[in-house]
Order: sequence, then structure tokens, then C-alpha cells
Amino acid sequence: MKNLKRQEAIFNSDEWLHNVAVDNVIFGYSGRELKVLLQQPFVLDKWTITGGYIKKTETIQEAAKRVAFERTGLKKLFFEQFRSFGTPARNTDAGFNAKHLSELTGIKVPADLWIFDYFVSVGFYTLTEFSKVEVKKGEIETDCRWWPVNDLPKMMFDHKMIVAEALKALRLHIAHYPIGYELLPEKFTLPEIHNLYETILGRSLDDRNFSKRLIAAGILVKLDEKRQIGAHRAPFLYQFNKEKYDEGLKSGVVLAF
Amino acid sequence: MKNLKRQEAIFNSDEWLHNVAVDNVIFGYSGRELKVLLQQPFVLDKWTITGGYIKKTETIQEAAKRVAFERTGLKKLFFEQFRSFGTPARNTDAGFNAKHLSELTGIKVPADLWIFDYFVSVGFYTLTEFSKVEVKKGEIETDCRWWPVNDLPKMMFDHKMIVAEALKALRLHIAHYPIGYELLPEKFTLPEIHNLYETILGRSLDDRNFSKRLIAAGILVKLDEKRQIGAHRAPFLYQFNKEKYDEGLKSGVVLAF
DNA sequence: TAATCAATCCGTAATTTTTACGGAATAAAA
DNA sequence: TTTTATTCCGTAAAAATTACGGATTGATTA
Repeated sequence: MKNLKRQEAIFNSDEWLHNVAVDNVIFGYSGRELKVLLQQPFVLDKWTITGGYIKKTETIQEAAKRVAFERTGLKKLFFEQFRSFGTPARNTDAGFNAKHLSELTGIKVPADLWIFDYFVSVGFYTLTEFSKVEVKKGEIETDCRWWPVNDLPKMMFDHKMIVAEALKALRLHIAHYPIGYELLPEKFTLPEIHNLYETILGRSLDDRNFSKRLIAAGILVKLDEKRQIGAHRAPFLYQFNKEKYDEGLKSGVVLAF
Repeated sequence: MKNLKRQEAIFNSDEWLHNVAVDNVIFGYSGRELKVLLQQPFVLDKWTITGGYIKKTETIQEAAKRVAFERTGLKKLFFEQFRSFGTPARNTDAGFNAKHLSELTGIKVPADLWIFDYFVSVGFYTLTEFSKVEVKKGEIETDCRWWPVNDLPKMMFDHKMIVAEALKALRLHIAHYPIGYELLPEKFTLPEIHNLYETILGRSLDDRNFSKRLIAAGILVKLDEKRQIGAHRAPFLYQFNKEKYDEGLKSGVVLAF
């Protein structure tokens, strides 16, 4: 019940902006699949992307960071604002109303509470290494876990569209900037990063040309170690040249695969 | 005084979203210069981009359209949402406060009126043909006119930064999509569209390669007319192939100049 | 211990795209 | 009719992109 008390406090607090919030699509990569971290609010059986209200004292980016930290425990993530969503009906959904919320929580929820208003949502996405994340569900969620982007569950509001738009933005981003630093372990093999790119873009890329380009751009450094997995030839390990990588992030690199 | 009454009505109305608004950078092109339509609110001697509050009944895009229509009289404009701005202090500026506003208008303005709150702004930009626009100043502005993007006046809040970001987004856009339909008259010459691109990108482009590419992409159609201006060789007129143009807008064309 | 298997790894030639650049044609004005 | 300012066009060189096959490796298993 403590959680609910806290939730009630949030409802009644005036530290939050009204009519505007952030939603953050957290992408992770594992098992040759691109995944999204979703949570299930216990008021209904649909899933949501991680999002939250904005404090009057923080920037929209800080709000997105705070929310992401609450779910992943990570402070240093790659963040990108991609677009905002605002239509009068976007945050209405069966089950998300005062009556239902009251019944479920026992909290007295007025029908005209600000959280039911028309909310404009500023969309961010985050890239993170799957294995580093310790998924933590929030206080009003029954579950929080990874879902494959190609096989999403029933989602609340317009969240499925937001994920689709985030993916579109990520695919655009990948053509102009290096990617992978936040999605891969520190050391990785060529086939791994190759597969990451193929996964994000959703199409196959010639392996020879792929590595040629990354190496030519100088953002990939071959190490003297190999990884011993499986029953086959051991692949060499690689690392990012962080300097070149960051430079590419700043000034842009054409990596049109 | 009628205008002020109406303004007062807006302040007290609850038809508007709080804490979130739209700002729209209106670009126009004339005299070989890229210009921005700015207005001067009569509460202070700085200039602002055209922006406004969002009605509870409209989408953010509709809000941006409404505001742009109020200033330009045009209903069909090219709109693009480019990013949102949200920092707690972004809409504070000397002169924008209850006391000053009260003194100037005579309206009773409470210090904690919602318009002084932290506002997240969703940024759009618009492309429009300069000559079509009939500039109309709003009720609470003393002036509204075009300014060269390279020579902007003192601007309110973070609006100068918003213009800069809009221009950055426009320059990115131009590399992936055709542009010019809304910025040029129906019939135009090669040198005219060539100059438009040079102006937006802020650098010179080889004229032969430039026209070659647009014609190869099929979005430019040569007409059998010439324009008789000046004391020199009369240039041929061109038109956009609207079909190819729209197709390019939809699916993207690489026109990396 | 030799053969098999699954995966890594590398280089070059053909094609396409991009860049660079000079001079003839035009139309009014001097 | 000469001058002047501007439009207009094409080709060759350079660069980037694409396409593609076969040798290497290392554990497994026959």
C-alpha cells in the first residue's frame, strides 16, 4: 500500500507539468534481435513504453533520463529526441479512467484529474546494451521486460506507433552516424556488429563491404584476441575507436549501407 | 481595446493546454535571401517566431497550422515538425511578467497566470512562397515582417536558437527530399531554383551538375517558354513534375549536393 | 589422426556515381 | 555591330559503391 500512497501523492502534487510528458523507447539488442523494454501498468493488460511526467524543475531530456534510469539503472545512455506526438485523443484507452483506477487502487481519483487530460508526448529513444540492464519494474507496474520489436504485445494508447516511429528515426540515424557503442559489449566480433546493423536495418548487408567501410572510417579497431565460442573458427575481437566514433557522432559520417 | 478584452478572455479560458505550445518558423525566399517571418509583441521590443497555445480540441499540427494561417493567410503550407524544446527557464525574459503586462495592457494579470509557467514548445517549420503571403500582424503585436535569416533582430526567449535548429533541420531535409515547391512561383528558371538551393545550404553548387541531377530525377520539367527579364539571354522556364516531386517527398530522394 | 563441417576472413574487378571544368549561344544595351 | 551579362550544355577523370568466390581456421566426429 505504500506504493499506492506515493502514487496518490504524485496525483495531488503540483510539481509536474500538465498536458505534456515524455515517452522513451528503450532499444536493446540480444540474440540477433532488436528488443524494446516495455512495462505493464497494473491498471490494464496492455503494455506501455517507459514514460513519465516532467518535473517543473527539469528539462525534457532530464525527465527522459530520469525515467530511463528508474527502469534500467543506467545513467549513461545514448539519448535521441525524435519527435513529439499530440492529438487530443492519443491518451485515451479503455481502462484508463478515474472509475477503473479508483476501483483498482482504492485511491480516490477524481474524474477530472489532470492525468486524464490531453497529453502531448515528447518522444525519445535510447540505445543500451541488453546485458547491462537490470530491469526494474516501477511501483505501479505488474511487469517490465524486453519484447522483440517485430513481435510486440498489445500496447496502450498510441505506443505501438511511437515504437514504429522511433525505429524509423533510428534507421535514419544509422545512415549518418556510427551506432553500436551502447548496444554491444566493449569487445565484439565482426559478425556481431554486422548482424546488429542487419537487424536494425532489417535487411542483409554484404559482409566484406560492411567491414571494409567501418574499418576505412577508422571507427573499428582490430584487437589481438579471439573469442572462443562454438565449434568453429574463432573470430577476432574488435573495439570502437571512441575518438573517431564520437567525432563521427558529432560531425556525421556517411555510412550509407 | 476590444483586442485586449479578447486577450483577457484567452488568459482566463480553459480551452488551452498548459505547459505546452507550438512555435512555427516560417521560411520565405525572396531577393536571393532566405527570410523568416517574425512578429513583435507589444509588451517588449524583441521579436518572436510565430507561435501559440494549443487548443484542447486540436492536434499539435493543427495548432501550428492555425497559427501560421493567422499570420500568412495561407492554408496549404509545407509543414515539418523538427524538434521540441523544453528547459525550465526557456520562456523567461525581461519584460515578460505579470507586472509589466498589467501595466501595458490594463488587464488584471495574476502573477501566477498559467502563461508564465514553464512551457515545452513543439517546433515546426513552414516553407512558403514569399510573394503569396499577406503578412497580418496579430492582435497583441505591434509589427510582423520578414527578416533575413542571416541578420535576425533581438529575439525573445530561446527563439533565435529555435530558428537556428529549424534551419539545421531544413538543411538536413533538403538532402533527402525535393524542396522548392512552396518557395518558388509556379514557373521558374534554372538559375532561380539553383540560387534557392545555394541560399538554403549557404554554399555554392556547380550549376551544370545541379540541373543535371534534378532533371535526371525527373522532378523538373522544361517548358517551351522563356522569361524576358533583364538585358540578357532569356532563360527557359521550368515547372515541377508534381507527381515525381510528391513521390520524392514520400519515399525520399538522395539529392546530396 | 584424418576428414568433415560451420563459420570467419579477405581482395579485386566492374559498375555507378560524383566531381570538375570551358566555351558557345543568346539578347539587350552601348 | 560590338560589347556585356547571363544562360546553357557535355565530356573526361576521379571516387565511391557494388558484386562476388575461395582459402583459412579450429573444434568435432569418423
